[in-house]
Amino acid sequence: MRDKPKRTRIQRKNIETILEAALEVFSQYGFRGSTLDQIAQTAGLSKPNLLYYFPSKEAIHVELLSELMDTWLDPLRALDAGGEPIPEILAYVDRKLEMSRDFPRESRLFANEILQGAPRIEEAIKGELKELVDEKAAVISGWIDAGKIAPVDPYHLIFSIWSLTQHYADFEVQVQWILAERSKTSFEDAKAYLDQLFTKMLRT
Amino acid sequence: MRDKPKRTRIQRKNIETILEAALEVFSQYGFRGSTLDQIAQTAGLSKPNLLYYFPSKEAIHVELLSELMDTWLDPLRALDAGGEPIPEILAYVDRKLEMSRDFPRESRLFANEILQGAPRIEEAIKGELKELVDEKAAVISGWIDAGKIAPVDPYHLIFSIWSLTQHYADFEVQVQWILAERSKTSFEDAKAYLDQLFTKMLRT
DNA sequence: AAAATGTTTGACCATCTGGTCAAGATCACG
DNA sequence: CGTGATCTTGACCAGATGGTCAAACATTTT
Repeated sequence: MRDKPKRTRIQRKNIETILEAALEVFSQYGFRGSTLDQIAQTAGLSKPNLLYYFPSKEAIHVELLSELMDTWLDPLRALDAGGEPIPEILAYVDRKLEMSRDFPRESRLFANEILQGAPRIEEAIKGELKELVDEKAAVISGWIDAGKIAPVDPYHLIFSIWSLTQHYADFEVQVQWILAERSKTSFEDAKAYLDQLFTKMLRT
Repeated sequence: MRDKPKRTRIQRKNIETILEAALEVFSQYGFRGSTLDQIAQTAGLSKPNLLYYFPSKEAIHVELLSELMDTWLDPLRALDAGGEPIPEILAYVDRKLEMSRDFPRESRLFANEILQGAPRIEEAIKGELKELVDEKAAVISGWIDAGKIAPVDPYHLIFSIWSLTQHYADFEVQVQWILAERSKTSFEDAKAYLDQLFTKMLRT
């Protein structure tokens, strides 16, 4: 795909600046809700300058999403078929929850895209993502057959991990507003709650 | 608030048609991603005609959201402090999951709004919603203190129910694409999985 | 059946938005 | 330093979009 980008110092810097600004804006307002002017201003560049580095608004968005897709799947990739089942799954939950805390904009960008029907990443979901999920679901099934964890639907187990962890990034304002009087430990509380939940779910 | 709407037959019919069309469009493309022309076309009316019934695009959106807010909270309102704790909570989970199945557009509209920082329903969340959650969290705490269910953080319990059930509406395409070969029973499977999850979580 | 009230729409407008372009500014390098 | 390549931008454009309005059309009331 990438045939020797051979980018100059300025290109590297500006492309990075643009993608950072675009992430900020797209994750907050969605694709159609964001304007090139907003992104340009956030990046500290002029609009025509953005379009010198990217052919279109959509190209910026696609670039962001495809970069994201990779790192987004890393926590699941790291699920080790050779490890101890319950600690492996709990570690996966923790990694996902940390991503929600450390990269909430990426989570929202992804959520926005799926909500709109995922027009721009349909292929990646049906391909790469599905393959990985199928593979890891098989690992979990293996653990179940070996009697190492309680029998649960492995696909819904994975969905539930996604949903629970991403909720804390995607619905952050709601969580914060409801837990208003609680001091800033909400992520620690969430971690404890999720560990408890999945431990009980998986113990035989 | 509503001081005798005194609407004509035509008004009632058209307002309903507009809101239905707006729900269809807004839930799919978000607020900024939707146009009055789209809504008008979906409703089978002309654009100026929409604006005869609503003063602006935003007014349509706000009306939808405030109508939604009410029915959205009904399942939680029905949680009965006098009932048997575990069946009560499982019934709540089931009601929420049924809403995801039967009203996915409403769920997506809500998700879209929260993702954007909930600018138009901040008050309702900090007021009505928070009050209800505080009340029901207290009910759950009472059950815990009485030793009827396992000790869990009641707020995170409620968040987890929201997140898990709404996931099946908001991320429907993703779920469907990954469970592609499975026949259409995904909601039944989800129900069984969630019942299992919360039963194990709450049993003492 | 008029009059009054309520409904619909074609034409129009100002603004916003993604994108273009030519000319100027800056940089890399022999 | 000079020259070709790279980078930047003000001015501009076409189409989309939210919204207005006066005039036509329909319905209800008297």
